[in-house]
Amino acid sequence: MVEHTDPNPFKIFHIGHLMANTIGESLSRLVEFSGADVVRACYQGDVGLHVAKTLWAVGKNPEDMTIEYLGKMYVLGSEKYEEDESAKKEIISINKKIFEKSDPEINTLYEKGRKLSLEYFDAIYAKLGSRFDRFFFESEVADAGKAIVLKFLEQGVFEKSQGAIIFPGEKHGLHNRVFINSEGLPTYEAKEIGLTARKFELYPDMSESVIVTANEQSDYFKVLLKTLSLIAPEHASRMKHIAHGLLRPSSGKMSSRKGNIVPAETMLEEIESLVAEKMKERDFGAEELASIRKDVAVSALKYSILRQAIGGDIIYDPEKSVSFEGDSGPYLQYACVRAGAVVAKAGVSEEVKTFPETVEPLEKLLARFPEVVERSRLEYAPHYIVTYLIELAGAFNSYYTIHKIIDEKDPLSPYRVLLTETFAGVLKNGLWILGIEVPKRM
RNA sequence: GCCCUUGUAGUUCAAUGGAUAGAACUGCGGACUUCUAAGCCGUCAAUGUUGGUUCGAUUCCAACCGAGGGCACCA
Repeated sequence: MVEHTDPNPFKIFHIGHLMANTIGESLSRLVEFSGADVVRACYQGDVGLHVAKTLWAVGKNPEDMTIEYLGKMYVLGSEKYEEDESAKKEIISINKKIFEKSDPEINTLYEKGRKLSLEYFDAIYAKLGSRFDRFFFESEVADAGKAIVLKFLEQGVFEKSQGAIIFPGEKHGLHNRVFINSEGLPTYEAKEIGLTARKFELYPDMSESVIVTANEQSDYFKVLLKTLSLIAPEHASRMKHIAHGLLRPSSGKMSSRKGNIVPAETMLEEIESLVAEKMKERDFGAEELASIRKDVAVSALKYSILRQAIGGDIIYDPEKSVSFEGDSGPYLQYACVRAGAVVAKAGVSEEVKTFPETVEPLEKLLARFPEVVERSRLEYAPHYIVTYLIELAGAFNSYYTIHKIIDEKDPLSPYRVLLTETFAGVLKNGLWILGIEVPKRM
């Protein structure tokens, strides 16, 4: 099971979420490709202080609810929470009411915003080609998490401190963490405990639970895993945390002090328009054009994320990612489309009777695909596949330039067509693992 | 202060302790009457510093310097 955490209803799906989603989807496909069962899970923060902040601001500035509006209200609520004591108190009170579902007016606002957010996420997932088998919500695991913490408080795993219930990480060389705050509400930590219990209850045979989050949570997960190793070692030993860095737009226009606040849609639209600019010479119908534009834009973005080892920040340059020159998603798509066009033109494949005497780099590389996938899977490192595919596509492009594939006078032609077909198939499989679609033409 | 991550061509990234450190962009130089040139070929250019382990270190260890993140009621 691979779980992408992060997306929070009531917040904009920003480029930080895009990271977790792209990486999580690729890891899922990697495992799936090798024949294992995968449950894609998405853990959404539908309760918690960020929701209270948003609803507080919504209450102060009532307006027709849209995603943009909710995003703005979240920012406003967060600011007021920091700088205005009375607002902070109100927000904390709203937070409690959301948990308890005790205020009908807040319940109505809450349900409306939650529905809107989830629909908005669905639309983005569809565009990105991600799907989920199971959604977990903080609201469904909070109570269970709190109960478990209270149970193990009695057994001495947790401690009371300054009105809160904490895990004394400092005793284990880590740092202390609050699991139940002084309001009696479970924090992210306790909810994660509840989530873990829920996951293994639903999928008891799960051999591994992989959690993808931003690396700012690395230490937090160390504490969490330590905690779990004390209260549920049989679960803790099957959990793996994978931390990614930030996606930082490098161009002036998209840069932002807090890089991860840029909405993913804004970024995708920007990339699509760059793609459109590149494609204005091409002659496609409006519908096909829109589809290609989307595939190429998503590919440019996903490639940029997956090309490097997971963990480090990604300096994202939209211009470069759609440059279509080497080391880009579109470069791979283009190679695949060209190979596909040649195979289509060749028509029904002829029996191969003549084989070349020398082995070309393209053939050697093709044979390595399974071992590259295997290594990627074992290390949860999609970038090995990216590196391999770039090399492979480069080898094909060279081959394509040197040899005429379809040539009735050449007895090697059937072999070359077959080789081209094999290449296109391998490349397409590799791109599938990365979550990149290949258009029919481009 | 403590902890974690990180430092490779001008730039953005690779490199399961092993052969000449591999790409791409940029620069410079080519080929093109041919299946999609969004392509191809050539070329310049790099392991932060100082030690250590090893037959052998970009990789492991230590220190230093630089960058990013975390360290109590956010997620």
